[in-house]
Amino acid sequence: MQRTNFGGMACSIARTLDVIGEPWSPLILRDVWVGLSRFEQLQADLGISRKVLTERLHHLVETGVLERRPYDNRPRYEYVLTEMGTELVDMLMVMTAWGDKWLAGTAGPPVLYRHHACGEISHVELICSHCGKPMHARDIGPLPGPGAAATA
Amino acid sequence: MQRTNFGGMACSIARTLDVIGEPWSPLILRDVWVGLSRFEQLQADLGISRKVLTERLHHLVETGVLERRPYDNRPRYEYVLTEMGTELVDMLMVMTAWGDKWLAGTAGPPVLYRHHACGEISHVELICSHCGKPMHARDIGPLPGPGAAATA
DNA sequence: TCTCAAGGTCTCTTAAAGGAACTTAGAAGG
DNA sequence: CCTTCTAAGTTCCTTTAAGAGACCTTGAGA
Repeated sequence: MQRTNFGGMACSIARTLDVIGEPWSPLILRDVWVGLSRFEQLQADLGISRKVLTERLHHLVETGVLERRPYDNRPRYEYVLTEMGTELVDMLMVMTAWGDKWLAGTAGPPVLYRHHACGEISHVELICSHCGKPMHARDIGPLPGPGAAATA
Repeated sequence: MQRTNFGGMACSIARTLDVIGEPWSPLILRDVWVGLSRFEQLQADLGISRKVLTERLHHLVETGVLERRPYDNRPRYEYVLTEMGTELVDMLMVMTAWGDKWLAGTAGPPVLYRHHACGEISHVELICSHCGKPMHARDIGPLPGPGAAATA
């Protein structure tokens, strides 16, 4: 399987996919987010091939989503979210909300989230950064931006 | 390449990936969202293999994200977003905001979005559905939900 | 009847994922 | 000082999905 590289496209969605679009990457991000930070933990939790896990972790470190750091005098490392990676979790939260709504069935969501600020179980909503009103697919229109011609 | 199926995991992120996690699927969703709705248009715009495009469109129709409908007496079809698919665009909006912030470089974002409600160019922000305050990775904690044991 | 175009299908090649065995570095025990 | 143990990979082989491009099918219109 050859796979087309999305990173060169003049599209932030394609570029983001170039970072976390590969199979397993979002689930690795999720695991690191909830506190599974070591190779063996990730491998055991996900059931992912060790080879692929190695490749994904390298890629996520290279792109700046994760940081690899030693936690012992022995050659032992753990992976932690960078600021860039922490903000990428926003995407996971939206995926969670969508999956909870459309794919959970009668059993209901497998995981709930409590918002520390209000103490309630809730989910994420999208608003406009400018006016604060809801912002969804039908509420916006695209127009060319400054980086429109970029190809690298 | 065998690929592990994520749909059976008790995780809404994994289940969502089962729907749009395959390579190209988010870009197909983006194109349909911005008005490219026909097979030839999608193929030409993305440069995707016709075989893979066929597979992805079938999968997106089967899972309920897209609807395939005739637009002519001849055997011609277009793909349109269902309500489920329209809500999935929320994920693309977050990916766009993240890519604009972290990957656009000095050239700036390739595409800007105007919010119809306020007329301003803006991006999406995440808030709590309950209290309306910002909600991000560090602001929430997971706990088991009703569907926690589901395996199908 | 011939041509044209949309929307696919078919076939072949290449490369990525799965799986499992093997390697390496350092600490700790005997 | 030699062996054992464990985390963190690496290597090798098989299977299967993506890429590329040729080919096919249906109905409309000249």
